[in-house]
Amino acid sequence: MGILEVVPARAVSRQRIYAVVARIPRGRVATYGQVALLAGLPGQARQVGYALAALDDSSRIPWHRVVNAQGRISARRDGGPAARVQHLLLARERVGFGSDGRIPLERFRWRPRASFRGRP
DNA sequence: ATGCTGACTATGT
DNA sequence: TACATAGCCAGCA
Repeated sequence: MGILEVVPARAVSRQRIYAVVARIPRGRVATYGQVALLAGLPGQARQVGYALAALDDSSRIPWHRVVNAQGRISARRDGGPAARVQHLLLARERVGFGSDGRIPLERFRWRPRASFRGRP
């Protein structure tokens, strides 16, 4: 047990979440639940949203590539510009939206190689 | 301690 | 298709 043990468990979870999001390639998206699963946190999709909301503007994590299970950009409670920025960034990397405003996940969902499965 | 809230999701009506 | 509800759980008053 070294000095690293003092890091709160929640911080560790967040790092795992960020590590997964960082792997999502351009032009692809992942759902909150998918990220949670890959991060070894099954069923904790909300924690993924919480972790992403905590990112600061200088972060290089591609947070915009995470959308909800319906292929939609989740509305922010505060109604800020984040959602619009997300839409812009995705469109910029050629992620398409259907006429119903949903991203066809069967086409743009990130499918990591089976060899990558977060940490067990 | 206790209760609310939120960038979620699966399920049911 | 559109709500409602039950799980989920960290952060904060």
